[in-house]
Amino acid sequence: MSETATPAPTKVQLLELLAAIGTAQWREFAAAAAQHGLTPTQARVLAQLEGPVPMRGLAVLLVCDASNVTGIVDRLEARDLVRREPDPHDRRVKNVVATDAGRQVIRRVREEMQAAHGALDTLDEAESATLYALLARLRPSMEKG
Amino acid sequence: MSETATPAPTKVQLLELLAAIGTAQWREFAAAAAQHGLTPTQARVLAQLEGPVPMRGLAVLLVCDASNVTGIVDRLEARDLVRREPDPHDRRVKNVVATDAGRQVIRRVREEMQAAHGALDTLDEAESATLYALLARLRPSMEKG
DNA sequence: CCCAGATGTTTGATGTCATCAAGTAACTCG
DNA sequence: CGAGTTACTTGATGACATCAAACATCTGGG
Repeated sequence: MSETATPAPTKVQLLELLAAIGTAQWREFAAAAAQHGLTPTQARVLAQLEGPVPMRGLAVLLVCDASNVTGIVDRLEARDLVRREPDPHDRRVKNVVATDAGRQVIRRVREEMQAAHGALDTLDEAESATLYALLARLRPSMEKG
Repeated sequence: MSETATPAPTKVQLLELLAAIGTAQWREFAAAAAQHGLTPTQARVLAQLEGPVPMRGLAVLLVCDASNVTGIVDRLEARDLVRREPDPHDRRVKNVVATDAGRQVIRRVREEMQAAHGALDTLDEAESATLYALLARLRPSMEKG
């Protein structure tokens, strides 16, 4: 098995490569968001809004304090990208819903992200499957121990 | 080739998996940094300081405005993790150098990062090499188009 | 039923990071 | 030498992030 062109990388090398790709991807995302006048955080919130999500739920998804979400949603709401609706079952909670404009904006951001990643097209089906399988094994362990 | 357990993933699935791993890794890094009273940005700066680096160089590495670096280094310097030294060849530039304390802190942060990634140990050498090779093909294309 | 405790949201104080515009000092080159 | 560039800092402003505290609402045991 040692006739492969690439020798076994060290753990550190793998981690650094993952980190490099991660930050590059994050910057792409930030740039795509910025083109539509969104901060990365705002774009992230919009991306979570398939359906109504309570403020508290957003805090969980973003892994941040609930009081933080108030301001983020305030700014999105001021631009009509998002709406706060009362929850029918619990008068304490306010559900955040993307407006049509909000859905449109986040759709464009996603498109630009994918367009920027032509590199993925250089992987054939087998390679994609292999990469996905290996990465999938890394994912769950990244959770809190 | 269809007898593999994992069917070929879509581009979007791959991107999302990469994003998930990326954010998880970032959170690990932030948590490790926080345990030593560092913000992620501060830890990132320390991690870059193998040798002396001019303020401007840090701005390039962090992909941010130079004026931003002033404050970040100020805070690190206030805690004696970093020192500003005059450059011998250009009196305009100030080189940032990690102090012993700074080197020690960032070393511990790195250790905690790796400790958290036992998942990588479940990959054998061939799998590591394959993963590394595939990821390496993704990296360069993530640059600015 | 009713009150004690838990939960959801907001406000206010504070700190870090990000930008831009402007200013000062020092280098470089014609 | 003088004009233009470069390195760093300062100041203004805005977005995130935390924590503490207030408030309304839900929930469960007595």
